[in-house]
Amino acid sequence: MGSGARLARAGRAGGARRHSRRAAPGGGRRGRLRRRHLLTPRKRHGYNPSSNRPSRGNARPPGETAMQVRVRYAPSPTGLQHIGGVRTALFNYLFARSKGGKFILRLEDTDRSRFSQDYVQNLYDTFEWLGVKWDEGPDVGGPVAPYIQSERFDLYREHAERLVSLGRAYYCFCGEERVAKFHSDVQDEEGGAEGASFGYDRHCRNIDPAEAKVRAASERHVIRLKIPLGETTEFEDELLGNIAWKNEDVNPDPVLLKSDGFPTYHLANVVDDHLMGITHVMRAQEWISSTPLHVIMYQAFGWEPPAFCHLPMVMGEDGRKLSKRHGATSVDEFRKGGYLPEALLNYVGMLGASYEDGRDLYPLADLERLFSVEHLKKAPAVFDYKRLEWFNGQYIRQTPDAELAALVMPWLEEAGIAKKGDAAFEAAVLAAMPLAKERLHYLRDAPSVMGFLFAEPPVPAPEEFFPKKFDAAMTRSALAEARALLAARFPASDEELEEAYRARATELGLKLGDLLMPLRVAVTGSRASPPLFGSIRLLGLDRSLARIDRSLAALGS
RNA sequence: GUCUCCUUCGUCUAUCGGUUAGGACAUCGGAUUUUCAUUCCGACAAGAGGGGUUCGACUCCCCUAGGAGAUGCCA
Repeated sequence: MGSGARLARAGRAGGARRHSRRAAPGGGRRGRLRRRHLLTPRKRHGYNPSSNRPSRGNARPPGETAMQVRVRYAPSPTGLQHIGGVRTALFNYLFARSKGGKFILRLEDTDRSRFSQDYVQNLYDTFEWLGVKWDEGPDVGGPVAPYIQSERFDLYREHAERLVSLGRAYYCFCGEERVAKFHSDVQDEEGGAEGASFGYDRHCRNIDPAEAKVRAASERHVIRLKIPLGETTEFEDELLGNIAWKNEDVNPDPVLLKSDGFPTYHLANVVDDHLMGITHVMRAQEWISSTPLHVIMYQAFGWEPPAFCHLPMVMGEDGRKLSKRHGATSVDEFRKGGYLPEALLNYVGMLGASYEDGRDLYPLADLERLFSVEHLKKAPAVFDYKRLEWFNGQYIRQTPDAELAALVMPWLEEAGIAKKGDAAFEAAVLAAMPLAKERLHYLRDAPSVMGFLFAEPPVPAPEEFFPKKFDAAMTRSALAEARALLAARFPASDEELEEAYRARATELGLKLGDLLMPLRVAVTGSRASPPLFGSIRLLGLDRSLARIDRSLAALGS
């Protein structure tokens, strides 16, 4: 198969190693060494892809090398983009970038009952926000367009029929009601599933093909894949090694073409991956059990399957597949929660993967360079919100003040603090950035951290002003002292002011904090605030004094 | 139930048969400090269990246990 050095192997480290390719089964997390052996060519079916590739689906635009990696993210617009999807997309993207290949977006909108255009929009918005771009896709086009499955409708029936005429698939006339009863037992997990049957019973498999064809012309039907019985299907997973399934254990004769004429994921996925010249299929491990089924389809079509790489899943804290009940999982929620896309990308990029020992912060560009299947883990990873929060803080602190000020503006506007397009206000926010920056864990913290600089905070309850062991009267006189000192010394440096207060405190037999806490609460409206003198400087002496007087009054006489 | 995959600190991870098993987050303690935060320092904390192979096993093999996923005319 000389020319069989094909797409699927593109970007691998070459065929230099040709010893045992077989991954050792079972245990050991030391997959690295083993995986190296996977770089050897795999068994092929002596099939030359280019001869079989339809003209519309030539994945190799002229001028590009035959070995180019082509991977895709193929979401179904039936929900908001979530962490799991982003992870899959990101890893595909990184793989493509690291190999100088193409990253493709394909919309798998074959589930008409759950489809919504809003979700398509959400998909675009999400990845635009994240800054992850595809080389080919519905919006940017490409050599194997269209990239929306509903626009490739005819292709799927064509291919399903082809499988029928090949004797590898068949018409099925069983109603959904009949089939449903085979699944009912799966629901009661624990219970008496003794001898329960699962999946379809292959009822229509042996209808005479000629008769079936006639019936199909008038009767509502689906097309099912005829799983060859008595065989074993195996494939080499780039990450997991050799995986073998007895055909009896694969989903019995799954539906390929639904009764509404749309393909199921299985059909559309295989047909499009082939036609679009996809070389590597990287997807979450939840897909692994349908991979043998896909391999059987490739074989039935006489096509060379792509390389498969099943990524470790992302779990919630309870160790189960990440879902809504674990908290925020849609990217929208993270966006609205004040996360930076860079932080999310960095964090998600490290779930189930590692790059350089001892490093945590990786800008996207570095990930693009460093990504490698060899550094992927096999075990699932738990999504840790606390760790993400840390990443977010890191990226916030790395963001230049001007940029951060702009990012924070929508939150200030929403809190009613900022007026849109007010240049003076924007300048003030920028000026406050050095003080606020290291106090922001999320962008949404901006109003609570710096709001007092712009809007008059309510006067706190008297106790809020009290230094330790102080009562109202003591606090009031301390605040009066602080006010007098401020009025007298104000346009001084922070150091000078602090020295002045320290000296005065000593004179009064107080601690520095006893003088400054009431002042802080009066000026900022809170016991926790950015540095006091800096805040006063931003606020201006007059406004500060006014707040102090207000507080003095509230503390009584 | 069946099949498949997985198994290092609470969490994310490093370890390519020989290490005091390293780092990060979290937690706790300390330092800096006008509060909070940041930052810095320190502490706590791991090879699921049992058998092999080997001079030597977290690393290789087997078994057990545990976890997860799949078992749809959803993807």
